[in-house]
This record gives sequence, C-alpha cells and structure tokens, in this order.
Amino acid sequence: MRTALVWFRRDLRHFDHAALHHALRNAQRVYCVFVFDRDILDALPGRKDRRVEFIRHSVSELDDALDALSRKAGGAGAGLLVRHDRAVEVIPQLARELGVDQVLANRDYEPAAIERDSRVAQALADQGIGFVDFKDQVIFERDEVLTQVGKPFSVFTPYKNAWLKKLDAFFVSAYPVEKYAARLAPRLAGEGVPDLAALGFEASNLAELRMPLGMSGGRALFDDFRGRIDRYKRTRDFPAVKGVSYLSAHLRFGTMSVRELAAAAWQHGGEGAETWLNELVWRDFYHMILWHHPRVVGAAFKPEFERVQWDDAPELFAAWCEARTGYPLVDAAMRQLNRTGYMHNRLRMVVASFLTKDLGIDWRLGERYFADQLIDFDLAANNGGWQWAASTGCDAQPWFRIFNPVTQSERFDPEGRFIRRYLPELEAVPDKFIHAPWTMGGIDQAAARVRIGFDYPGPVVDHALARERTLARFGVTRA
DNA sequence: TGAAATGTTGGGGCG
DNA sequence: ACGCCCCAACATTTC
Repeated sequence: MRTALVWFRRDLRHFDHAALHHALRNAQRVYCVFVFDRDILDALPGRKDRRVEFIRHSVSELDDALDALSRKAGGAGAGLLVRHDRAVEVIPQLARELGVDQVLANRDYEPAAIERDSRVAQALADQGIGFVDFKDQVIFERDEVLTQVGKPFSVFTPYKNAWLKKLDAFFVSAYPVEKYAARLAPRLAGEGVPDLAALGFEASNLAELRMPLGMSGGRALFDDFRGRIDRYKRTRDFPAVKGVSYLSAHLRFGTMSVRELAAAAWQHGGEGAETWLNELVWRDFYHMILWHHPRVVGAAFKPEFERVQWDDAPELFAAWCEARTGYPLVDAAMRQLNRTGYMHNRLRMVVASFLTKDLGIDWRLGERYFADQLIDFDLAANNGGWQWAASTGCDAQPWFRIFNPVTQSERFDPEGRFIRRYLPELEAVPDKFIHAPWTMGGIDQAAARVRIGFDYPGPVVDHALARERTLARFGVTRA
C-alpha cells in the first residue's frame, strides 16, 4: 500500500489509535480526515450544541497534535483535512482526489454508522479503493466474549466474568503511532478547522462551564481521577461528592483511549479500581448488545414489555424535562443536565426510574431527551441504561423494583448539598425537609422563605399512588 | 445498582 | 415472679 486515508470519527486523538497505527505501519503516506457530517449535524435539535463545540475543540487539538507528531518523527509537519459535508459522499470523493489505496477507520457499532460505513465501503470499492475498519473504542467487541455454547451473553455478571477472564496485557496494550509518524502527509494549503459559525452553530455555555475538552482535557481529568480511584467505590453514588471520573464524554469522542484506562485500572487493583473497571465492562456490554440486537433502538429488548401501555402525559413530561416535578433530587438532577449537559450516574437512574415508574411515561421519550442533552451521549449506553431503568432491557432491574425518589434522596444526598447547589430556592429549607419540602407546614415554609406551589412546586404525583399504578401497568407482562 | 408489606423476636412496661 | 402486650429491630416475602 502506498497511500492511505485515516478517517477519524469518535476517536479524536493522535495516540494509541488502531486505524492510525495500521495506516502508518503499512503505507508510505498517510492522510487524516475528519468530517463534520451534515447527515448528523443537520438532524441535531438546536443550533447551540455543546457536543459540536466539544468536537470542534478536540478536532482542532488533534490537528495540532498530528503536526507535532510528524515533526517529532522528523517529518515536515502534518495536519487534519476537515470537511463539512455528507460523509457518505465526501469520503469516497476525497479518497479519489488524494489517490489513496485504502481508507482506514475505527469501528462504530451503531446501526446508522454501520449503514453509513457500508455505503462508503461500497462507493470506495467501486473506485477500486479498499476500506478497512478496526476495533478501537471497546476492549472486547461483537463475538469476542461469548458463552460456553458460543452465544452472546444477555446477562451482565456472567459476561463480566468471561470478560475479566479473557483480559490480558495484549488487549489493553497501546497501538503506537510514533515510529512512522514522519509518513503523515504534509499539511495541505488552505486547510483548517472551521469555526463554529461556519458549521452553522452558535456558542452554548460550554466555555463558562470550564469543562476540560480534547485530549488535554481528558488527560487532566484522568490524572486527577487516579488520585481518587481508591475512593471510587465509596464515593461514586454521592452526586455532591467528587467521586466519579467525569471521563464519559472523553470515552464517547475518543479523546482518551479505553485501552489505557482499562490497563490503568487493571494494574492499579483494589476495590475502587475494580469497581471502576466494572463500569468500563458495562460499556463494552451495551456496545456488544447493540451490535447483536440493533432492534433495541426503538423497541424493548424483552418483547413482552412492548405490551406495557405508557401514559400519554405531555404536561408531566414537560415538568420532568423542565425540572419542576416537586421532587428536589429529580429536579436538581434535571437542572444539572439542562445547565451542563452532564448528569451524575446515580441521578440518571433516579430520574429514569421517576419518568417511567412514577410518571408512567415511555422510556423512549426519556431516552430521546437524554440523547438531545447529554454531552457524553452514546446510543449503546444510553439505550441500555434507559431499558435497564424501565425494566424492559436485557438484565434490567425487575419491573417491581421501583425507586422511592425521597428515599434515594435521603440516602445519596443526605445533607441536600447537591439539591441546594441546583435549587437555590430551597437554600434555607432545613435538612429535615429538603428531600420532601411539601411536608413543611406554613410556619416552616415561612422560615425557609419558600412557598410550596409558588416558589417551588408541590409534587406532581404521589409516589405511593404512582407505585401502585406502575405495578398494575406492568402486570400485563406476566402472562 | 429497592421498597413496602408482612413476619418474627425479644426487651421492657405493667397488671 | 409471671404472663401479657406493645413495639422497635431485624428478617423474610412480595411486588
């Protein structure tokens, strides 16, 4: 192979990169491209989108990093080709213009991406250009971890056991790119990373959030987390505490390498690191499930749950989205999501349980809302998480397991610190009432300077009543 | 990666 | 001292 084109998608880094590694090793000249795909961008719900900014920033950092990588290896510098177009058209066109022999990319397991890649591969094949893809974004993919009878797992724990048993240094070793980096093609004249406006977007509040972006941001977050990983198991469920890694968006966009993270956790050992590694296994699990069962996009994994009749309750759904359910932990969580594009994982479970089991609303509506809002949105993990909470998924929680939003609040935000961070109107409410402020009498409300039903809503549903309705609703799955 | 209802046990108050 | 009752604490079952 003489020349190659590496197509970056959700792997926005210049290190430990499967496709880049293979391209540099096997071709004499390697071009790199990123496409702001109009098929994706044009379908986004708004013209302010934190993800587009995250990507744009990360692409820009990648562009610089490729240049530095080339120079360090004695090359003449390099850069990323950036296009704002339909990927299905521009990739084959660019490959032809550059005269490459092969296009290389890292595998994506989402149905739409599989369809896109197969169309690109066909168009390339028509021009006599090869297309190859590599495992990069997970540790084990597709059929790599199977049951003893050779079938894909649908229960997490045995999957995890098999996954851990199979793990060894080989599967987490990095794909080095330094040795042949001088083969990166020199930067072409007139190339550059478009600004946000050129992409048709406006600035969101991402800059004020001071979220660490790009490879450097992922690195900084991981360096910080390594110092806390031993406490992960004890602290991860408390949203007011800095207990989790905050690396989800970096795993989503590949600004960190999952191999490096898994290797570090594996080598570190101890219950904190093991618990965190477990979360990376969940990620592999849901990607594996999505690849084997693409029908979970839009349908319950367990068919009998398609019989569940969800309520059509647009007012309640709006109250959930807009953080005015009257349950402080739910509302604080939804405000965190709306304001930052992120939500703590414990709270994702709480609000998902609340939407499906307290409000009786179809999990697909919640899934779609998260898909629109989350900066770390990943189809496989989001769908898996929602179906888990709604009890419709593989290895989901049992349908009669219904979170009590007040108990969850008492348990995981005992002093209401997280609640007050996002609901300043409850600032002066005493701890005793912070989880269920509607239980305050007039005197207490006056003392707390909040009028329930005016400054802060009363509960939109009664939990005990909603629980009974949900048990009845799910009864249809029995027979 | 629950919660609520129901069942059991045992200490202490009390006639 | 004894039995009875209450009820908190814990365990088990059910959804």
